[in-house]
Amino acid sequence: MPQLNGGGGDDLGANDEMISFKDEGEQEEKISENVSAERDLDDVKSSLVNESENNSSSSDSEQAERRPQTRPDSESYEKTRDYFSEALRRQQDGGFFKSPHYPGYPFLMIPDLTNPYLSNGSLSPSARTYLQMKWPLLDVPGSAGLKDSRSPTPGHLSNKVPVVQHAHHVHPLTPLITYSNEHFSPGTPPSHLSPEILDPKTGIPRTPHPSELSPYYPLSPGAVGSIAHPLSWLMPQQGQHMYSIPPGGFRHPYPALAMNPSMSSLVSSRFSPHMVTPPPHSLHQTGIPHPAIVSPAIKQEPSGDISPSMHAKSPVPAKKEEDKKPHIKKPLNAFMLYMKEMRAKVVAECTLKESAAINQILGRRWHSLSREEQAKYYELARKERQLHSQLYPGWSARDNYGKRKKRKRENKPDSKPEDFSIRSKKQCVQYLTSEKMCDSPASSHGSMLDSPATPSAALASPAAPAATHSEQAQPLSLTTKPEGRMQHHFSIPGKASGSTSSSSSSSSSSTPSSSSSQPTMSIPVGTSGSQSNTPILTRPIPFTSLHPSMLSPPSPFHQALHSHHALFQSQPLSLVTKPTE
DNA sequence: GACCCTTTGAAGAGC
DNA sequence: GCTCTTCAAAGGGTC
Repeated sequence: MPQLNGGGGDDLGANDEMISFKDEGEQEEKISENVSAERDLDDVKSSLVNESENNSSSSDSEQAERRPQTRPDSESYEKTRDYFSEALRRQQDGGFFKSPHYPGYPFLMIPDLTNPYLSNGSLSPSARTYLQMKWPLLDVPGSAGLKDSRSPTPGHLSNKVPVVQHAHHVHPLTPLITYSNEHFSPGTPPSHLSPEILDPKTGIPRTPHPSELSPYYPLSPGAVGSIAHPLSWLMPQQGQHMYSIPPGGFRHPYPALAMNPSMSSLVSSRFSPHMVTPPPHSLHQTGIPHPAIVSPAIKQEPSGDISPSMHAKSPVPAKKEEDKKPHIKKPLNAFMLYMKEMRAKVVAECTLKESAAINQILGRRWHSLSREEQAKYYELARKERQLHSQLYPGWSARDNYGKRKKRKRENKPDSKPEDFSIRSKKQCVQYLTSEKMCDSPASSHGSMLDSPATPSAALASPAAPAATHSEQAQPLSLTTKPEGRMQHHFSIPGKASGSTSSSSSSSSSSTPSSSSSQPTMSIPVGTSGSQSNTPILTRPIPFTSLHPSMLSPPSPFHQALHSHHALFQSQPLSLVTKPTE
């Protein structure tokens, strides 16, 4: 696993060294396993047909193929069929996007960001992928042969997510671009985001034609002048900024970042002025408006009734000055990044609109992600934090405390934990009921096929934050203990979080070092989370029995599984006691 | 219009 | 070191 921070040596994140648990041999092995597994899955699916008739269209596309006459929703049928065929084609292609089991993630394969250059100086495929991830509108040309010429989509969308409607027309990758979507506004885009920013032939940056400019990232010309081109790190030889830099006009505040390609790219994307033309007070000290900076006028403050313009006009009291301070948002964690990206997809696949329900689905999908997939988000999040801390050295998460007052907070002290737990459960069930329409690949009792293979945060993210929370406390982690010892894990959040936390920490520390027995994964059944206070039931699952395709969320089959799981999830947790042999 | 809900993860405070 | 709290996103729902 490449070290994206290029050995920067920062200790902002834990050691993110990913422990590869799946080598190539295993991959091939799993392919063969998949054949037999699919037979079993067919059985499961057929049983699911009856169980999940009420499910969303996407969840039973497989059924639709079998019984198309039962699917009045022909559009959905076509959609899922295309989705399926596309996935099949990709699998057969074995091309650049081979590895992602879930087509929505091709852009997340970032194997070699620290060295984005090929030996000939051109951009490596992985780097291009990363660029496409970070700048979806940017068609990094590179060598033509490596470009996915099959893609029928305009170059700006490399992830061929079928029928994805991004909420508010926000690209799902915006978390990687900006902290605050609301800052987007149509306008003159920065030239550096032009799809043809590099000359396809020479690789030399050129001034884009106005017609090529993306309307995505507005930036005032004045601001542009002081910004290094986000791809400047791609052209070290040229060493030129895309834009003329007035003498002393641009001082990279963090030379280390400039030296680090990946970091530089982050600076140039999410933390750069691409998309924001914020009020003056939101400007970073470098003059670079940070997307994480939210104007009080935008990020409503209780007393934030003063518009930025008013701030500029009239003197304000000291307290107002305090309020005027830009609200620097917390860097997004891995799950938040994932959520931002996948939300639109879930919304498109489901008919759900309530974020609470969607988030539940996303939460399960998150758990169902393979470790590699999660690790990418952890890595991104780690870099986000790293960059954030470097951009705002003095910033503390505490600074945002109390920014918004919650009614909930007032009630919390009064409510007993038990009451809260019950309340959460009810609400959870409520959402889970709606979730039946489009569920995640979470587990069901019985076969491991329907279990959410959840790599632990500690494993998926080495950085990962040692076990501190419910998640870490839950035995999601890959363990190498003998299966016999891992029959059931009952974790009762709240109290249990402590004990489990300690146990998880120990397990996480010893996790990779596997003992003799077959690795198993403890799978949470039910919801987790410290806030939900919902008991977690877990059971071990032979890790080698888990095929990535089982973990990848939205294939038609998985959706069927999701449906199955939804049915299961709606049942009382007490039902989840079936031991795994 | 502010807050709730829901998710996971990160960070800080308190013990 | 552990536990608890808060916030990050998102948008429909609630008050």
